[in-house]
Amino acid sequence: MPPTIYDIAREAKVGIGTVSRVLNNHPSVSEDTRARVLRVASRLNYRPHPYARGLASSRTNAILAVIPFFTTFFFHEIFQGVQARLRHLDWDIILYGVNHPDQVEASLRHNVLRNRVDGVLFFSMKMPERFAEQYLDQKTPIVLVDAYHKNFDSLTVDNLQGGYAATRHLLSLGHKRVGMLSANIESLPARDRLSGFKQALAEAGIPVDPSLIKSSASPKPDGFAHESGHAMMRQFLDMGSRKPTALVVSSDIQAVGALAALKEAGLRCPDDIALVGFDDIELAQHLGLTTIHQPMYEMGVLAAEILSERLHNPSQEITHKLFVPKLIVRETCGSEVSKRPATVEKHTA
Amino acid sequence: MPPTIYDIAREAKVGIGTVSRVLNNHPSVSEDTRARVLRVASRLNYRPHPYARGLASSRTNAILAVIPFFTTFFFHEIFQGVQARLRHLDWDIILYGVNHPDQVEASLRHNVLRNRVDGVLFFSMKMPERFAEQYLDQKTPIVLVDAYHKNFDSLTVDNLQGGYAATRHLLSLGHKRVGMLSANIESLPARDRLSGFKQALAEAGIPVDPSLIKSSASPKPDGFAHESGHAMMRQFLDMGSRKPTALVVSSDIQAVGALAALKEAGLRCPDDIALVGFDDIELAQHLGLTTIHQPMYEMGVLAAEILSERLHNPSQEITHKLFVPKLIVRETCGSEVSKRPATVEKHTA
DNA sequence: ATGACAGATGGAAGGGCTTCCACAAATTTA
DNA sequence: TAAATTTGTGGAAGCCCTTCCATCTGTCAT
Repeated sequence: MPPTIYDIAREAKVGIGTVSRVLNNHPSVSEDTRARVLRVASRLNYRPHPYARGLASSRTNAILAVIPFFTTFFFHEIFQGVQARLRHLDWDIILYGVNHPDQVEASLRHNVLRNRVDGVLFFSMKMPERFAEQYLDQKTPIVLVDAYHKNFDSLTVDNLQGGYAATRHLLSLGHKRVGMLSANIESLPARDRLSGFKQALAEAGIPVDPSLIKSSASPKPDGFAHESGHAMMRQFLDMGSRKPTALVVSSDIQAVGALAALKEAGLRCPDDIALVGFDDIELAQHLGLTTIHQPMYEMGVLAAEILSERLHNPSQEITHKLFVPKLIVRETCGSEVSKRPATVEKHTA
Repeated sequence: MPPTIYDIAREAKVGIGTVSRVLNNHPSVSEDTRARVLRVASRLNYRPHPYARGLASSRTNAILAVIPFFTTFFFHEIFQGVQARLRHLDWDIILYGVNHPDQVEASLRHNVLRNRVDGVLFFSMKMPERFAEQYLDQKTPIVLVDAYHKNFDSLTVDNLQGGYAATRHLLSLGHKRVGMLSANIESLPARDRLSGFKQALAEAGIPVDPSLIKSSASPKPDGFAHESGHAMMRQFLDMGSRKPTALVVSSDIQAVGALAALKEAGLRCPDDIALVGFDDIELAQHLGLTTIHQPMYEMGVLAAEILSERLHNPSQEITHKLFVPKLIVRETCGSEVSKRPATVEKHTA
């Protein structure tokens, strides 16, 4: 049997209350006693029993991470950030992978309402409105990462800025017929990225050509998929000479599909059609994909921090943190095209 | 306050013992009582408190998953399998990501010895020998996935078979100068894959040409990295006309690096050098990489099953399950080369 | 009718901790 | 010196369950 505080109390010749106080760094313990208790605890190789602790204190030292399993890529890096920050707080992370949006609500109810966890990190999915409403009288903090709801702390990326930056980049390289290959515009990120695209065009005085904007109708992961990129690129290619010379793609994974379609058609990427992706998944680097980087690791770290703060101070005001994504220039836009018009721009500027 | 069994007992006019028995499907409760209790429980929206349960029964309903974070790709699928199997058992998965092998032992001690979890799934890392020894008197079951130790249940892939199959494939396509781009041979999987390679050559009566075998010296993820593939492919290319016409690569991620190196050198993949990868990570599909598929999802499911069985029957004999990996033919080996020799083989057969 | 036994049930004990109240001892204040 | 604090300390109570033992009721064999 593992040692309990009773064992320690006996050996150290103190009461269990004192042992508990020592272990919890309660101030009103004399230095002598504290040292003695710690020595015994260490000698006995004592570990507090987390469940007993949780039961007595109604703190669990665990958080729940609800993540979508259907969009694989996003999460690794964020999660590393989360854990890096959480580890030394000695918190456990209970992972709940969701395969289908319908499972989201069940998972929240199941875990939050059972008081199994002190807090929740909720990733990249739509917070079910019904839950959000009923949740108001709950006290378990929930932090949304890559998701937004007015009632909860959230960390999001400025998708509009991202779409804008991607488009600006293509324009600055001299492209005139810039199109957008978008995910399902039911999805808010997809909509925002598209808005950024349009805004950049507007600023450049280029009218929006609807034939150069295609968006997926797929509901599954809202069109953020390899296949959707492939299919839509095919459509663009079918436009023949009226096809765009450059495309903003609403996610890297779609860009991968688009690249495959290009290759199949015997076309080359920077030369025939230039591409900018979105996300900067690890794969993007391997493929030399120019893209919009989301600071995932940092988001993970900050998410953990915000959750931790709210745990200590539940009444603080709700914060919504917006990250600005960054353009990463690689090969899929080339630079030859850029040379001429870029200097032109400089002249005109 | 959430309702407790006392609330249910009061409302259903039974004792708490009876409530507990109903909730745990204990047989000796009359149908009437059972129904009444369940009705009240459902009306009060009762959820058992997992920590109280854990404390009283010394079962935790949670398992620990120790996974390496430094090799990103492998897990998603395995993990989905694990969760698919575990979810309906109402088990929680506590995730512990390890960034450096040194953390492995700490994580095990921390969690296993605290009785925080009922069992452990341990992925893709070397079980620290010191822990394995000391562990013998422990009762928390540990199942190794993609890892091996004689004292623990394990699920592994037959890497030798995989290397063999990959090599056979290239040979059957008519390649004579087949090389191997290997990860660090400190790593057991890397060694086994290389053995399979050699065995296939031997069977085909082709002497092993040491200049056609290169292995990474990198210790980090044992050379299973993009960069290592790139660097070693450069070395192969520097061999000029003495370079291999086909390569078995010890992981897909290295193959990606190798492909990049080829592209940079202005060479084309199936034509100049054919490649077979290993792992069949999602990316492989996108890139059309011929590779050796490891049945990850199935391994996850089975891992969960084995762990569950051992939980119910701790004394059963240790099992070591070996999965046979499968060749997935895509584009990186071409098929033109194959046509001729394949028929030749048929003639001779 | 009696005893033996199975089927239901109630609830005390106990799991390992935190927290609070009571109290003793040491220290300060008047 | 007495009174009032302050500082440490012990341990009961309680967190919410499971489990076990005791009890009670009915059945069945005798």
